[in-house]
Amino acid sequence: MLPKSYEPKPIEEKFTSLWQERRLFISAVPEDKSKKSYVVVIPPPNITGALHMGHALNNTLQDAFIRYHRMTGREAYWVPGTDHGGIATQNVLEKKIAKERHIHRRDLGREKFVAELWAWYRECGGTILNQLSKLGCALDFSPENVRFTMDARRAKSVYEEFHRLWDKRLIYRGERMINWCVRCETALSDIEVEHESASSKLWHIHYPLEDGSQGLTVATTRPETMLGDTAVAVNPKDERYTKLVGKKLRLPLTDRVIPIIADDEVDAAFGTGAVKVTPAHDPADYEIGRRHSLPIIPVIDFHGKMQNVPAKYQGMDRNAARQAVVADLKEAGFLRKEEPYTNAVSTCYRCNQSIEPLVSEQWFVKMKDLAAPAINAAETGRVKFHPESWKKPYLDWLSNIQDWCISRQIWWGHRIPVWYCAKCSGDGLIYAAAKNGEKELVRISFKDGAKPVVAFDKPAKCPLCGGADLVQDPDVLDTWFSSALWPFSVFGWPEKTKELEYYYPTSLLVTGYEILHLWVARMVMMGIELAGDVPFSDVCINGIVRDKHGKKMSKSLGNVIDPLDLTAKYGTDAVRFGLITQAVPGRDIMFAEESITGSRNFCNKIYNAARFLQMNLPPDARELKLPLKPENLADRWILHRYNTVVRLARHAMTEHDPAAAAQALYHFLWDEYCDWYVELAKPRLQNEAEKDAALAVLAHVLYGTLKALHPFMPFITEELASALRPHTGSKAEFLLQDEYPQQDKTRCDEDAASEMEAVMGVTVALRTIRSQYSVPPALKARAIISSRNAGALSVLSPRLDYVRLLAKLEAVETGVDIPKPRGSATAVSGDFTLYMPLEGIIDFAKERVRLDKEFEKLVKEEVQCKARLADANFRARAPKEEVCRIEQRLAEAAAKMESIKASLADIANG
RNA sequence: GGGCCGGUAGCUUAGCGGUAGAGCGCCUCCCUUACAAGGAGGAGGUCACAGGUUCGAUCCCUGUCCGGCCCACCA
Repeated sequence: MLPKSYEPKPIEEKFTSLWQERRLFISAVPEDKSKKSYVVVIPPPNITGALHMGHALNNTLQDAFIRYHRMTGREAYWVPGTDHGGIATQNVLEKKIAKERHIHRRDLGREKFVAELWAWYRECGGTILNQLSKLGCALDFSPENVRFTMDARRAKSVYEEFHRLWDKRLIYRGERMINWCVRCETALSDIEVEHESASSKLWHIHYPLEDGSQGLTVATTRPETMLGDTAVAVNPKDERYTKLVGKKLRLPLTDRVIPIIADDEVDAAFGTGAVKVTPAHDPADYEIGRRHSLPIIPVIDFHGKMQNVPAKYQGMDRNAARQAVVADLKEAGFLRKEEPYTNAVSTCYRCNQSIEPLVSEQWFVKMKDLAAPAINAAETGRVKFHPESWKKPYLDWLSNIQDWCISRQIWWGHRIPVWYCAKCSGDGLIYAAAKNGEKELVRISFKDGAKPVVAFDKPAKCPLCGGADLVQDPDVLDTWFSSALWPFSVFGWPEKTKELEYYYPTSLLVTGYEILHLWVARMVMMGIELAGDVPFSDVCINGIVRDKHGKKMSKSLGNVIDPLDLTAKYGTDAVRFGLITQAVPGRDIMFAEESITGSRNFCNKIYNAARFLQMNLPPDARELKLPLKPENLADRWILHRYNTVVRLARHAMTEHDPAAAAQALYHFLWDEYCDWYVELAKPRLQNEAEKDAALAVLAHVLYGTLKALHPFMPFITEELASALRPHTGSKAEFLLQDEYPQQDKTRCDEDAASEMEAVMGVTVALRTIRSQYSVPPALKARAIISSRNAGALSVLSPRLDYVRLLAKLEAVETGVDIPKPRGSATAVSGDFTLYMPLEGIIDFAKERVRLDKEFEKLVKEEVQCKARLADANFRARAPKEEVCRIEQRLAEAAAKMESIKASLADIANG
């Protein structure tokens, strides 16, 4: 005997290993290319730690699509892999060694630190794959199939990417204003910077003229950068200052003299209308500086310390310098005003520390030419977004794209494949003393003569002088630079592999909107540029899993939920199903643990439906005599409903809406199959003559529903299907090898649907009476069904057994216009008036209230219908069917009112 | 400063042009031999607000108010 409730653990363990053992998820390039591929390349999780709820959602969705398309006969391939994660991962190890060993990465030196990162990768990468496997992901985890963005194969792809873009002059080295994270000690691209509003102050500082007279006042949020000011700018149309333009100011706290210039970008209405210009530390000022050929004086260095400033401030942290500068200005009488102000603070997306805009020489990708075809791809629908509303943010960003800073001054990542000859590059190679005493190449300056040689391996000799002393660029590439090729580097690009040819472009990308620009847009650009086609035809954007209050889950808030804790508690299928049903395309999920209990209960419901069936199936696994022979209305009805919902599920999946598919199947299985069909089948199972026919339908529909649910809840469906399979004629060993159910139009039967509707309506009405008068099932009640519609009665009459069974009645009679029996309760449903004799139980006062209430509703209905029908405009302009429908509603309401009135009169007469 | 997405029952939400659906919670009854993680029934909603289009609007359009997010060099 099976246990009464579903026990997920052993079943999940059984199948996770069995599926891998039997290599169920392996995908191969078929000989016969007419079989269409369906490929999803995993957004490779960063090897920064354990997977979170967002991963659980994202991967469950991908798994659902993959399993679904396998079952529809496609060569479905889900490509697994992990991402080295660049700065994020380096930071994790930095924190780890700081905490455990109180050391900094520089104490270890580059080589050892990177070696530790590789060890970390082996550990963490393995954990992630294990977690994906536990989630039931249909991924082939054999080592040769699992990719890593930094493995040898991908390193070649990344080199090729750099090399080709360099040859096309799409990669260049330049000195520009970049975003510098002082904590991570690296440059970042513009989209790796987050903007938070913070309450700060606006300081008004007076700058006197050169001769000490008058001058003007500037307003700034960054007083410490005044030490690097090289001008003050005003709007040329600003009459307050026209006379001053061209004059010189004495910069307080320094001995420098700076000009007053006019620039259109200055907003006369803001602050004092005069802007201090610090070309070295503000992007806008940098542009003004370029326009006016102003000198650039960097006063903040790469560590956030003051430099090139009066001795007093030299070496001070920039934040301390702010305090000092403000205090000194105040003391010297230059501080005119200090007002509260809310401004945007830029922070690093990886460490949250504030970032400094600095001028620095870096590697860039020229983006305009790459963006154009990617814009076109979305506009022409070669790449489609689901939901479509994400197309606009994608296009907006690409249309205003800036060049992409791809060099990072960190140690973990693809080393920039550029080499320099020590002799030819001379002062362009900048060294520093490393902790271990050796000198370390830290920076490259093209300005000072560095001569690049692009190569994957160290060139044997310098192409210019033949010298053998070549050193590699110390920087690594932005992690997103390698991610951008992921959809084709996974197939071995640039090699023309069989996989690349067959599987590229891929079918679908499932990802979150937070990396729409960082990743999605860049993949499209690189796909078109390098692989010759868009990387995927559809992009499914899933939402963020937030906590139940709508807050983002984060370690600092302490509201993170570990998906594996949940799966251990409720079962993996319950977690998956709960996430999927809530994953309305593009919407965030307010995740509450209670929502998983509903799915857990559903698992139990499925389990018990199968358990019931197993109890009734013959113990020997002989095949039932299929094909189906639907013998009665219930059979016809459930097959009709099954074939309807299956079509709906398929449609929802093609529309990239697994939530709709899952919800429809949930309601079908629970509300129709279990609540009605199983109940109707019970007596037939006691009857040898009818048993097999009923079992055939029960098994067929349940097995089909398990197949339909398999993409969402792989474990329980696999387990239950294996017990049912011998009775279904399926030759598959696993559901993944079976066919996703398809609508069989010959089983659709609208007549059966409407007949069952009548049965259900009458049943519910009678159950309501029972419930109202608390008539227990033990009390065998009778019902009389009356109607003036003889046709309707003749349709219902053969189904009285159903009504008797479902409403738990002793007897049911029908007749045309039967008068209300004495002491009976009344209900109306469709064309029928129902009486239940309840002599001694019935409370006439209560009955009157009940019927009055029902009558009220009908009056409202009648008024509404009459009003609409009386409206000439409605009759003239609404479609005929609509008018007809309202007329029918009115007629039905009127008939019901009449019988209720009769019952009320009967009660009044005692 | 632009833009996007929401505001539907106590909570979380589906629907998106023809009588408002679900899950959880709540109330009543029932341990009926698949399931109490269950069954039956019930209460609970002027679908944010104001206009407009339409025979008809929760659904389409416009505006307003509230959330949330993204983008942007106003110091």
